Amino acid sequence: MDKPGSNLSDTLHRLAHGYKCCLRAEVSERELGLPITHIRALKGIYRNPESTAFSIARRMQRDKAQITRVLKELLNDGLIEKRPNPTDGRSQLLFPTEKGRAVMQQLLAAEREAAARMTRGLTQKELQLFTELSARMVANLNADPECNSN
Amino acid sequence: MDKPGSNLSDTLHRLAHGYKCCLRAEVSERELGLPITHIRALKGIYRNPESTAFSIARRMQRDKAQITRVLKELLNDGLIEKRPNPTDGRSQLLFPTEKGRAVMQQLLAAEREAAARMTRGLTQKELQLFTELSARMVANLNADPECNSN
DNA sequence: CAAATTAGTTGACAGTGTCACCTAACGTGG
DNA sequence: CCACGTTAGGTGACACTGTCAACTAATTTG
Repeated sequence: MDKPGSNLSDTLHRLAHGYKCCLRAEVSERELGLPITHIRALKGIYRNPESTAFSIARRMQRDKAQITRVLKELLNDGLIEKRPNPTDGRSQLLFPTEKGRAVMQQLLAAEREAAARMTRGLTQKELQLFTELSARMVANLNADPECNSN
Repeated sequence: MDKPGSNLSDTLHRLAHGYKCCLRAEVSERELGLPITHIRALKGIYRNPESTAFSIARRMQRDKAQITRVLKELLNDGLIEKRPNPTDGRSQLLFPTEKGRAVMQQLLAAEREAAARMTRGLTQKELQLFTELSARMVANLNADPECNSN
């Protein structure tokens, strides 16, 4: 059936898809009902209070159109709030709400569980190596003008 | 700005997204105009002549509804053809056309280029290690009943 | 042989992502 | 100070990716 490791392209597609499905299952189990992009945006705000839409989009390497929509929904769900940016009238500073912080704790647990399932049997050293190699590749992609999506 | 390697979840999302964008750019540059899912399906048929829709869906770990649609478009584009399956009246055997094989060569070149951009500066050993670790994680995800999407 | 299962297909809809365009605020240079 | 260029946020439109449900016809099972 499968040929695991047959090449990098297939492997990456499978890994990403598999992880996303697993993460979604964990999120669903906790009845959190947030799509992945929402989770990532909320996490960015949680980790970086006073983010702006622009900074979130840049950090996530996503189009601002998409981010604007996601932020709107997080706002409507009461997970984040906006306050005027005193240094720039065009933008607003984003903060997690109490509710948002509580949800975030559960999302972090879901992420940990999904990662644990994915990495079962790997040593800490192997994991660190994988993460480091991944980061180098991400840096390559970010530095390459023809690949840079943003 | 970024915190590369801050955790596995973010890293994977970034890596997958970055690679996909890079691959799409390579495909676009060659004016092949095929979405990623179509590319993967065509490649599966190219590598495994006499595939059926079911076997493609299983190999790609995708829903048969999606595969049916993609196959239909590849058919319409003249990249694949269907022939009756002599051993099962419900299914058809899939083959690449001449055109499909020619396109596939260009797609393979695009994949190679994208992978080269992503892995610049990594040694062959590092690359092999990454692929091996990835495959082990894919196997974990596939084996886990709560993560298994198919 | 009837019932259960399976291969392929279609409908409906949600999530992800891109490009174009707009308004208002900010930054720059004369 | 002001005109002009740039930027932050937002919206429209549409393509791609993916899931679940339901259906028909063929195959398998007991």
